[in-house]
Amino acid sequence: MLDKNSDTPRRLTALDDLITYRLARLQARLNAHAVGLLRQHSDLSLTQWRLLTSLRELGTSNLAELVRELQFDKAQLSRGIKGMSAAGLVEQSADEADSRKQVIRLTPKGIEEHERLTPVMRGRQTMIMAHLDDLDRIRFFEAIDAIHLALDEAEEGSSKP
Amino acid sequence: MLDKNSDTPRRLTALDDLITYRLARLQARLNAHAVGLLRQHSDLSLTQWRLLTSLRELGTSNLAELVRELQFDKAQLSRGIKGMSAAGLVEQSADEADSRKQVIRLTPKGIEEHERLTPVMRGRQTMIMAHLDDLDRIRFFEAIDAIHLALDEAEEGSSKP
DNA sequence: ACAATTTTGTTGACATGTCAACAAAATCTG
DNA sequence: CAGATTTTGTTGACATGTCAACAAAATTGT
Repeated sequence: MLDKNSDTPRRLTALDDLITYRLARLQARLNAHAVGLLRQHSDLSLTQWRLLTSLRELGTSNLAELVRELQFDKAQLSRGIKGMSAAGLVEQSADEADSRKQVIRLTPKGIEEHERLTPVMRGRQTMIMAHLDDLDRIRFFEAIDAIHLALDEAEEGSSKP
Repeated sequence: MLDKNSDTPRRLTALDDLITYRLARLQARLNAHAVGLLRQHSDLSLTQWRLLTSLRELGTSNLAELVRELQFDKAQLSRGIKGMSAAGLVEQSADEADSRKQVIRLTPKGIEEHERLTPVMRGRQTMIMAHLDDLDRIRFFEAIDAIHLALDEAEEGSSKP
């Protein structure tokens, strides 16, 4: 989303949209950084990396559960899994009990891939977070939660009275 | 990017990608909220709203300057301006001194649009930020800056040694 | 038991974000 | 001043995110 160079971001005083704007820029950079790392070490998209991680934790899952878990769009996850399936990282099989569902699980190759990438991604996370001390980190996440709350209220106010 | 419903986001313990992931979710919601508000009150995209705001501040500008100002992709801004031009919100004219440049300025209609939307958008911003007290807010922005710094260092480390 | 509703997953369409190629003009450099 | 480089802006291609329609299966309510 953003342009890398630029010595001076300059003013931007009246952006009546500041948090969203600031977060958009930060998020775009974090994203680009993660995607770059992933591309450098694998063929996974960021979404696929997250699916890999979630599947590693869950052991076995299905799309709907992954949607709930990651809170991503189901179309996006469906396509993400499709790609991983084609790459042999996951296998999809029918659920005996409920034939709408599919059982998704990592293949050994998928597990290996996850183990290979984990140190890289964890290192990145650590590197970034090292710039905040423990208290800052906690407060940062609290602030994120607070903004989520604000949005919850805003949506409640407009949609369901 | 995300799905609205969902009572329980649940675990997500091992996401070796936590900040990026958390910010992605927050950002998607903030974005959707802003876009919704804008759609409800105008025909502007979020990018166009930001262009409108920047142009209001700058008075007169050109694409390259807007790119520097907002740090957005120039393709995106080029298309954003094109749309606003078609809608009669800005006018583009040739720069006398440098004929690569174009002079971009708001039309009276553009100014009016900005004034009409400002209270709405500012209200939204205020509403969200009301959930953080002054100190939290300051620390939140500081944390954002700190993470930007971390990324600066990371990029420096990899690209230009 | 069966009609209405909900859940699951796929798909197509479209909006947005990103990257690279490009043309035209300006600027830099020997 | 001529050739190389940089700046400005547009465009096409492609990745990603979002929304809505849909079919098939399960669940609910009477």
